[in-house]
Amino acid sequence: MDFDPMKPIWVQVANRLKQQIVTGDLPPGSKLPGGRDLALAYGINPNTAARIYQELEREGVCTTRRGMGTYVTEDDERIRSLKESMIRDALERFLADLAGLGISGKEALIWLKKEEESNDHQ
Amino acid sequence: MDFDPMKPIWVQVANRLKQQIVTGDLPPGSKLPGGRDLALAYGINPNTAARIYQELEREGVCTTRRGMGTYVTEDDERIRSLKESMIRDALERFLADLAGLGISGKEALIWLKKEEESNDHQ
DNA sequence: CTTAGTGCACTATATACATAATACACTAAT
DNA sequence: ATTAGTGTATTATGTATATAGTGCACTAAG
Repeated sequence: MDFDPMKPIWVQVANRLKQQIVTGDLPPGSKLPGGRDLALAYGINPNTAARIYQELEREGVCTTRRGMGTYVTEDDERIRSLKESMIRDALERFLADLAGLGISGKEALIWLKKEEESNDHQ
Repeated sequence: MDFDPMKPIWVQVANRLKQQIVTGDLPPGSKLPGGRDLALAYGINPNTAARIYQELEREGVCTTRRGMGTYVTEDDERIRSLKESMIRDALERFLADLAGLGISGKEALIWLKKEEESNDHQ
């Protein structure tokens, strides 16, 4: 994973894990890698990895049991609402970016369709 | 302007100025505020303001003349291509966010409509 | 020449981030 | 009891960011 120097690593990895959770790639109740293993997997420091799990627990996405590890929550409703809010965030950020560039939502759809068409033609 | 604690202030203000340039709010050749004034306008430190203008000059968006100030480039083509790349960046970031959540642009529109409907029912 | 506005350079401080290294405590399995 | 795997805590170092304050040099205008 290549990191954006403009955002803390722990934020970026936490977002990646949340993505894997809401897509079902990391199912409810499944065990996450140990802190040291997560650090190895992402090429980061174990301290940073620990911070990531602390953040996921703070958000109610994971539960941590000392000596056992960190697990994805089994609360399906929580995961569903997390996915919804992540989609909403992406959408709002996109529209805010375009608004700052003086582009309306309607114009944004034109750009979006143009982009999808060019992808279809690949 | 409220700043995102996850990104450097100088990046955020530089982006805001670039937005104003590509929308014509800051026309080609126009004079930008002095470093100290920019700092006052955004509630930031003059050193940070200076760094912002250094970045804009590095990107070829502005030119700085010692003792006179910083001015928007008069190269219309440069401004046009900047706008295009900013739109493309916003679009690609949006689609990358959605891809990470396992959904296509088309599905995102469904979510958006669902969102709008639930807002209508409030 | 003097002045105001400006860019630029420098030192200093505080905070967050990320790293490194070490140690301790808990749990499950042997 | 021992072991491996785990979370947790601590101290330390280096870098980037942002702040604060000061001073100097250049430019245009009076």
